[in-house]
Order: sequence, then C-alpha cells, then structure tokens
Amino acid sequence: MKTKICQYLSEVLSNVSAAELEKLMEIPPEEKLGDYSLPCFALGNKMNKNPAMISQDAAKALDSKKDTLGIDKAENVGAYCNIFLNRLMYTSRCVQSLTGENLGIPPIGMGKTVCMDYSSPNIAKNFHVGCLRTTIIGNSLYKIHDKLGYKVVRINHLGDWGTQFGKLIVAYKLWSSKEEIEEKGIEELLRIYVKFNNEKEHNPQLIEEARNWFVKMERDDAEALEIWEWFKKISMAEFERVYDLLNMSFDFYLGESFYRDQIPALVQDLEDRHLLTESQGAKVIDLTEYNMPPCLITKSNGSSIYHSRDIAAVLYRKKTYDFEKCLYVTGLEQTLHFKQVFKAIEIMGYDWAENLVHIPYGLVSLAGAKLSTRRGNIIYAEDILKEAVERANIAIQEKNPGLKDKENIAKMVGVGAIIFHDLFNQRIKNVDFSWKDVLSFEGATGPYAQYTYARAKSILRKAEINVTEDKIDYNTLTDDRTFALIKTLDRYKAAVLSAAEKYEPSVVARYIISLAAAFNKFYQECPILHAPEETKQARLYIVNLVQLVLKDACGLLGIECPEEM
RNA sequence: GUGUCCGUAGCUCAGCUGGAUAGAGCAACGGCCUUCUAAGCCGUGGGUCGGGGGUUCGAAUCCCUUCGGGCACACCA
Repeated sequence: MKTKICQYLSEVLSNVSAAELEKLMEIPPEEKLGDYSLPCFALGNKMNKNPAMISQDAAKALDSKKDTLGIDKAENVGAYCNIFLNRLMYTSRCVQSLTGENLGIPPIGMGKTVCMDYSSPNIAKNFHVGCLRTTIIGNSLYKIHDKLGYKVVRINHLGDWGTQFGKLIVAYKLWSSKEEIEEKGIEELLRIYVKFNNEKEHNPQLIEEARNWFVKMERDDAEALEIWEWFKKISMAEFERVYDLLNMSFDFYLGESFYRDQIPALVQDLEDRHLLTESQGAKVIDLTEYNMPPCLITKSNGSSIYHSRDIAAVLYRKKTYDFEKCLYVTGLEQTLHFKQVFKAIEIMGYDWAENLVHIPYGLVSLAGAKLSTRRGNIIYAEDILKEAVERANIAIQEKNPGLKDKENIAKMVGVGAIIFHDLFNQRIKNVDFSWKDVLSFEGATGPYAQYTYARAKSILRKAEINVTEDKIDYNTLTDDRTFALIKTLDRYKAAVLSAAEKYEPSVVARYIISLAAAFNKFYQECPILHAPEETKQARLYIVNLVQLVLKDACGLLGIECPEEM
C-alpha cells in the first residue's frame, strides 16, 4: 500500500523517486494525524518549491486517486501530507498476508548457512548469569535466522582447553582427591580453582607449573588428558541440566580442544604467509598498522592460546559449513579479541572476513559490583531458573488453583520470565542483577505475553467454531481499537527483519509487548463471544491471528506459551 | 594513557538511517471483576533527553568538545 502510494506520488511530484519517498514516509506520532505521513521539508530544496505547497499538491493528487490507492483521505497540515488509509482495504490486505505462508515473513535466508558460536561456558566453572545471557541471546538469534529460512549451525564452543586446566590439575594434586571431586562435583572443582588463584598471589611458581601442565596436555600426556576428560564430564552434566531447563540445544559441542591438532598447521600457514613475528619468545601477528596490540598465536612455551584456537575454529567452520556469516555471541569485554581475530583472517587473504560478526552484550553485575567467583559475588543460572519456576508455582496457586498440569505451566512461565527479562533490553546494556526485576510477572514481562496468549486461546476454545478468511465481513473491523490491533499485527514482519538485521532480539521482545498491549485493549473494549454474529466471526479471526503471532514471536525468543495459565 | 561502549521521568529502559506537544514498564496515587482468565484495563502526577558548542527550515537523534560511568589494552578465556 505504502509502496503504491509512493509510486504514484513519484509520478505526480517531479524529481523524486518512489524509493526516496518511501524512505521519507513515516508514521505520525498520533493516530488522529493519519496512518502515514510525508514530511515535505526535504523536498522543498530538491524541487525548489515551498514545502507546504508540495504537501498540498501531494494531498490533492492522492485525494483524487483515493479509491485505487486504498486511502480514505489525504490532508495537508503545515508541510506534512497526512494519509488516512482505507481501513477496509488495509485490513483485508493485512489479514491475507498473515494468513499466508509463514505469517508473511519472507524466507530471505533460504539457501544460506549461518554458523553461530554462543553459550560456550568454561569447563570447571559453574554456569552463571553471564553464561545465561549468551545462551539466551544466541538461542533467540538462532530462532530468528531459522525463521527467515537460514540454515543455522549452532556450535557450543566450550571453554575446555587452555591454561586454566593446568591450574586445575595443579590444584587437584595439591588440595583435593578423587573422592572429593566425585562426591561434590563442580563445587569442588570451583573450590580448588579459587584456592589456586588465591595461592598464586604469593606463590608465582604455581602459575609456572600450571602452564607446564597445559604444555603436557597439548603434547597428549596421558595423565593430563585423563584428568581433563574427567573434569569435563563433570562440568557437562551441570550444563546439560541448565540447557534442559531452558529447553535449548545445539547442533555441535565443539569446544576449543577440538581444534588443538589444527594449531601446528595454522602456525605453518601463517609462517608461509610471512605474517608471524617473534616477540619475547612468543609468535605473534603484528597488528600495529591497524592500531591494535599484537595477536598472540603461540606462547613462549609453545602452547596455543585462545586467539590461535579461534582462528583455527573459524577456518574449520568455513571449510566444513561454507557459511554465509559466522556469528559470535560473547561479552562486550571480548570486543578487542574478536577485532584481532577477524583482522588476522582478513590479512591472511580471506575476503569472507567481513562476514564474521561479533555480537556483544553488556556485563552482568550484582549490587553494583563485578561478579566474582572468588568473592562469592555470583549467581548461578540454575538457581535463578528454579527460583522463577517456584514463584510461578506460587502465582498459579493464588490466581488459578484449579489449573491442570500446573508443574509444566509453572516451568514455562518461570523460565519464560527469565528469558524475556534477558531479551527485553538492548543486549549492549549492562545489567545489575536484581531478583525483584527478574522475578516480576507484571507489566512488560514474559508472563504478560503468555497470559495474553492464554486469554486469546481461551476465547477460541469457548467459541467452538473455526472461522475462515472468506467469511470475514471487514466492515466489522474498522473501529479504532480493532484497527490499531491489526496495524500492530502488520508490524510483525518488519520487527523480525529488523531484529535479524541488528542481531537484536529485543526488537522482537518489544514487539511482543506492543502486540499484547494492543490485544488487551481490544479485549477490554470489544466483546468477542457476545458480539453480533458477523462481528463475532470477524473478531474471532483476528483473535486467532493474534494468538498465532504471539506464539510465533515468543518462540523466536525461546519462550513457550501455555494454553492456559 | 590509548581504544571502545553507555549516559533520556524516582528506578529499569524505548525512541537515535534527523521531523509535528519526547514514549513504555516499575514504583506512587485514584478508578474498573453479576459479561470472553484482574498475571488485565482506564486515569493522575513526574523529564533543562549529562553539560557546552556546531550543522540544519527542524537535533534526544548527525559532528566537535567536555564531564560522569563500564569494559578492554599479548603469554587467562
């Protein structure tokens, strides 16, 4: 509709293309100013004419063609040409689009592969709030890309290689035992890891031993690898519990260790390309001409480091999956790291370096202080999720004690609240963790969206009829509330596309809230089951669309919607 | 110090590819359950968009500068 209007206007107004007009066209701040508006100020210069006159001409021209363009009226206010859409035409077009394939969302990613590296927790450390963010954001971006037709390869790049395992081995030998670790699991691993970090302050020799153990690991020392495998197994069990709670999964668990045998070839390759320089015994890629610190490839003791492992990993992924894009969802603090890695790929001569995208998110703090395992300033993902489910249980007990399948619904609601809370704000924002905020079920929250869905579903159940699109009398859908709701439904496609373009799930989360709010207003003012037959059928059809879009959109965030709550 | 991100209502944030009186949610206060789930809806109060310049017909939005805060700056990941 908008396109048609702009096309026509470009014919009437001289010297402006339809595309330019479409870019200028905006949605007025207030409903009574119309559905679309064309500010003509910028056209003034271009056409060497008074903007108000242009606007007047545009309005006049549109008015004369209103039937074919699907508008009710166009009026000139100042230098704005305000356009009021014909609600009948707009509504039917929008409803038809949503009735079509995939809720009208275009498969722009068809035939393209995207690799995603996210979650990637560190072995031997608990899965905490920070890990929760990359997991939830990454999962949502996966769902969004999947929706758009991309083939997504989800890779959990576990932090399962590196000097920290040398530290753990040293700590294990000094302060723990097989029995203690078998008994207490990850808690014990964490205890000795913390102890190591405290002890090394006054005993620098420890860190040297740890590095040596890591060198042994890289040389396939049997004892070292056996201990490492064991620690990894213990950690994975905990991670799996969290992923199960979240109902999230991966295509591959390919941790850093997976690439260890590819490092020598990488070093040789870099050597051949004359990109490596020796610096203090280490091999580095010098990046001073790009205004960056050097990119470390091997340490002075010969062992690999996260830069080299990330480079090896992306080369492997390109070779194996031939990705269109490779996305990395990690904390903001790793920005420089990825800039270096991407630059290294670029100067190795790979033009696909520009398709590597770091998707950073802000830091999580607690009571204003940095999260720190050592100071006990830490919150575990599992605890948050369980607490939220517990709160949801209590809420159900209060609000709907007769509900069936309470346990499952409490899980959906509690986990939904956590996921939504993590996705509602732009990912770049730092968050200070607050139990009160995270466990809120009112206002702009996951449970609000789920509740709205349940309300819609409840109506459809009670209606006991199935309305088809051809039965709708669009004349019954032209009131302000309903029209506002339909206009909101119409924004779904744009929201999904924008979220994908910006790698920003919050766009979808915000959209969900606006749709839920529009529906709840509609619900309040427009009776559905008690409306006259024609109106009832048409409204039921809209309720059905709302329900479909809500569920679909929540799905893009990784949130499940219960049929009742 | 260098780089980078953030600064909008009491709190948490939208808006930032420039446009009409700056929007939500929470918190506060006041209404609405004999009608489709009150985890809802309606209303009231609350803002020199960190400060200062500049560009523009027009700046929360773009540029410069300044202040405040976060993060990063090779042998941890």
